[in-house]
Amino acid sequence: MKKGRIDAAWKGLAQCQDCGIRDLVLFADLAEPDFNLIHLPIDEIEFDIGATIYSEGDEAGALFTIRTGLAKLVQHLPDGSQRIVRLLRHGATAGLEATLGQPYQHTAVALQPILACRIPRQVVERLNEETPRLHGQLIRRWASALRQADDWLTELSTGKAPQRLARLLLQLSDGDNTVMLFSREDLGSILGITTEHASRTVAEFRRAGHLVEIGANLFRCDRRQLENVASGPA
Amino acid sequence: MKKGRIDAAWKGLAQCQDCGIRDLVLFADLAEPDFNLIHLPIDEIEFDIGATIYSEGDEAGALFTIRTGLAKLVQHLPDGSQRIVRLLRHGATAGLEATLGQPYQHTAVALQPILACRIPRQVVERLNEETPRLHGQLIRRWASALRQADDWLTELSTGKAPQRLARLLLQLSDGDNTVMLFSREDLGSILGITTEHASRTVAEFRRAGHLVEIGANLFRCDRRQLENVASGPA
DNA sequence: CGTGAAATTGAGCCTTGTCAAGACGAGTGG
DNA sequence: CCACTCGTCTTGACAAGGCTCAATTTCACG
Repeated sequence: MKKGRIDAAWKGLAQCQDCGIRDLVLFADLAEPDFNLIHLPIDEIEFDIGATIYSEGDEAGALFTIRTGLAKLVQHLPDGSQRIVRLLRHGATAGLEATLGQPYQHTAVALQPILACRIPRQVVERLNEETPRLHGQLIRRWASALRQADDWLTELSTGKAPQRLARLLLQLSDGDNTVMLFSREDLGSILGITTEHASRTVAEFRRAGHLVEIGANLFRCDRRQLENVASGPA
Repeated sequence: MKKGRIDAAWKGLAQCQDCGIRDLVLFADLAEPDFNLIHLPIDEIEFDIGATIYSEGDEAGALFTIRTGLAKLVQHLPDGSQRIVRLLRHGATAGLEATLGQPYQHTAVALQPILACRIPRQVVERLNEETPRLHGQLIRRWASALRQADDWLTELSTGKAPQRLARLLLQLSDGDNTVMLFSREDLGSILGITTEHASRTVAEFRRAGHLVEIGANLFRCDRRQLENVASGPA
């Protein structure tokens, strides 16, 4: 974590009606008049890599829509150990707990530079009372988070390290076959293995040709081979 | 799984207004007139140990409220491996996916004899359209499932086997210090370890006095010691 | 009693964690 | 522009943990 570095910057007020990714986000189903119910500013905020969006245990005053970039949700145990329980991308919502009046359950940190919209809790509450069009999206977001959590457990916390890594890479390279990898520490925290072991497993994949480095932590991956590793017991 | 055994039995129609655990369940917030919106029968069904409540991939025609007993939600991977992703108890709702029109994402199986209410999907849809009083409970259930999923990952899939087992026992013995343990296979599938290793770890706990068997798979546990194991690196 | 499923236990091997040393790279200050 | 520094990544050697396979034992049930 870099010292005095400013790592979050206000970028302006969001114009939700004109949102470029409107059909992806929480407000997808709102009708024009609904936007008049928004009586608090929705800020656009930029987060540098490593910047904290919110912290576990803090009072949840807002939820965030991730417009660009990648965030991790980290959960801590009393004994200090920690796990990354979810990754949030383009269109995802962070801090849904806010709508329940509960404190944040995770710490959200930017893994890639993030542009996010900060939606005050009261805005969601108001919309939720006045228009049914938000309900569907909220439910859908809870459901998709839950599905991701369950898959995370069965895919990334089950089997041997190479299998888990292969499955993660397949998830991340969805569509394009290129993956921007994170720090080995984060990799370990996702897969439930140590930093060193994560490093070794990546190295192993490179030697085997499953991964080819084409930039700083940027890899091209061979889906075919990864699928073999992911399912095969080897 | 026992062969021709009948393992699910219809027990009658539920009288939701008079439900003995009404304040725990999905319909907790409904008002009297809301019950008139229920135009399909809500069955009470009993499931024997090992009986399947619903199966992964099936069309989700109903959701279930667990009145008594304990159920496991199992998720399978293409390669055949499986994990138990959640346990459902007294008051919990199984098959929330039904409300989204999605197929079941897990297989639900009774770990202890279960009495459940089967709520047809249409009933929830109808109530959801007509009364806002169901929304809150639905959201709360999604949220609590998600929280359980996240905790499951950080507590039961992180650290060494003894730590995981200790944490699980602490969860299960909540309140009372007595735990009805499941098969070693299920135990392994919860903790992400093999059947044999689960067996060994339980045996180890017994030798150490953390657990004392007081019946068939029924144990009294020493919370103090378990908490030590759960946090300590040993 | 027999029988079969589940639990337990042992032995050896493979996987992963641990500790420590070295390599690499980006950013800093001279 | 170079040397220095700090953090991260990598690698090695060894120990510990967990898996596999196989042999018993236990127990519930017919």
